[in-house]
Amino acid sequence: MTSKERAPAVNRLLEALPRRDLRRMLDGCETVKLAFADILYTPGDRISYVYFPTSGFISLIMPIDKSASLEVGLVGNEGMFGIPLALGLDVSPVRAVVQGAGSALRMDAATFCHELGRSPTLQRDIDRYVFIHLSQLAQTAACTRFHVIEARLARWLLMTQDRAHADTFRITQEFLALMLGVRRVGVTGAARSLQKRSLIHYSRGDITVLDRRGLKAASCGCYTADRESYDRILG
Amino acid sequence: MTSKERAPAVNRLLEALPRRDLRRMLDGCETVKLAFADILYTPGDRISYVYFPTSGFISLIMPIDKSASLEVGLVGNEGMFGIPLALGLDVSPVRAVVQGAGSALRMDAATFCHELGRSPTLQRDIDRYVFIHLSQLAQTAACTRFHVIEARLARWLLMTQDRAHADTFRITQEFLALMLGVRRVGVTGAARSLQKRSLIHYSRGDITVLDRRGLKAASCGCYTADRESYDRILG
DNA sequence: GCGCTTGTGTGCGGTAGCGTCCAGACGGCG
DNA sequence: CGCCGTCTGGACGCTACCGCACACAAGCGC
Repeated sequence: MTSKERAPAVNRLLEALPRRDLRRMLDGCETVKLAFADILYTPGDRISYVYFPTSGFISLIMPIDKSASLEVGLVGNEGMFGIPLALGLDVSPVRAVVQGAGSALRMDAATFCHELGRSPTLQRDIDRYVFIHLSQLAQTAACTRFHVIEARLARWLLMTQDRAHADTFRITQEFLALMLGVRRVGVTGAARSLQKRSLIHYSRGDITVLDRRGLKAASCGCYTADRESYDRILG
Repeated sequence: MTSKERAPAVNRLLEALPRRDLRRMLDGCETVKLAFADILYTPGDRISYVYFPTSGFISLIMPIDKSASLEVGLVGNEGMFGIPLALGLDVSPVRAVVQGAGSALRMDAATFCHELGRSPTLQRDIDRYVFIHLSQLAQTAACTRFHVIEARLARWLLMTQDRAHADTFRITQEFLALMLGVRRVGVTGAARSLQKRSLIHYSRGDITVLDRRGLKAASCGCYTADRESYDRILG
C-alpha cells in the first residue's frame, strides 16, 4: 500500500448497474478478505460463490502436466470470478488463486443466478465480460507462444498494476515464473533487464513500477490490445 | 472422402433442440458451401451470419504480430461460429478460415438473436458451448506453451479427424505450421516421426490417420481432456 | 550475534525450435 | 515427353529457454 494508491470504491462491473439492481446485488453480497495465495478453487471444483474483487485480485491458472501451469486470466475490480455460473454451469475449469491481498464482495451461487435472471443489465454486462475474457484468452495464448519472457513480464506487470491500484505490489520471482510458465531464473534475467533500464525496481518480493510508459514500450502490444478491447466494450 | 466416412446428418448443437425449436432454426437457416481457405471473418469484422457447420469445419485463428498467428479453436458440426453474438456483441475477435471444405447452415445475425430469445434450450446449449470453448482455449494456451510439436500435431490431427468425419483429409504442412504457430520444417519433422511409427500416412497434402489409438498415445493429454469435457457437458 | 528461511544471481551443458537456403520429388499440364 | 508449380526433406548456424546445482544476500527470531 503506497501513497500512490488510487482507492477503488467498489467493483466496476457492479458500479455500472442501475441503482436498484446495484442495491440488490450489494445486499446479496458479503465482504470477504482475500489473503495472499489463498486457493479459492481448483479445476473441477463446484463453484459455490462468485467473487467481485474490490481491492484484491485473483489469478486464473491452468495446471496442465505435473508441475507445469500457466496463468490464463487475471481478475481485479474490473471483473469477477464465476463466469461458468453465468453460462449455466457450476464447475471451475481453472485454479483460482489470490494474487493480491485485499477484499472482495462474495455472493452465493444460487443468489447470483437468481439476480442474473432479474437484472437484464447485469446479464448484459457479464456477457460482455465473458466476451472480453474470451478475447484476452486468445490473445494470451498467442502471446505466450511468440513473445519473449521480458515482454511478457512487462505485460504482466502492467496488468497487475492496474488491478493492484498501486505502483508497488508484492510478488516473488518464483511466483512470477509460475504465472508465465517459465523458469524462475528466466524471470530473474528479464526483471534485471527491466530494472537496469529503470522501468521497475524490485527487491525481495516488492516490485515497483517506475516508468509505466517505458514498460508499455518494453511489453508486447498485447497489453494495449487487452486494454483497448476492455475499454471499447465495457468502458 | 474415403469409404470410411461417417456421414453426419446435421449439426449436433441444433440436433439437440426440441422439435419445434429445431424446425424454426432450420427454417431460418440457409445451406452454404464452405470452400477450403475461405476467410469468413477477420478480427474486428462485424458478424452478420452465424455458421453451424454440417460437414465442413472452420479454424479460429488469432493473428498477433506480422506473420505470426495461432489457431485458438476449431469448429465442426459439434459447434458453431458466432459466439460473440450469443454474448450480445457482433464483432469477431478472431480470423475464421475454412479448414475443411463442406457445408454449413448459416443464419443471419438478427434472426439468430431473435431465436436465442425464443428458445431457452438453444440459449442453454450455446452457453454450455461457450463454456467448453473457454475451457479448451485455456487448455490450448497451456498446451501450446509446454508441449512439443509432435504431440501438438498429433492432437491437432485427432481433433481434425473428428470434425472431418473421415480418416483422410487434405492439409499441407505449410498450413499446419500456421495453425500450430511453428515453422513448416518443424511440422515436416514431427509428421515424419509419426509416419515412421505408422500412425499416419501423408503425401502432398493428403493426410490419413492410420492408428487412432497410437496417435492418442503420441499426443499430449490435451486431446482427451478436451473430448471429455465436451462429452460431459454437451454429450 | 548466529542461524535459518526466503529471495535473488550465476554458471553450465543441453535442446527445441528458429530463419534461411537449397535440393529433391511428385503430379498436372502443355 | 518435358516443364513447372507445389509439396516435402535436409543442412546450416543461431537463440531463447531449459534443468540443475550452487552461491550469495537480506531479513527475522532468538
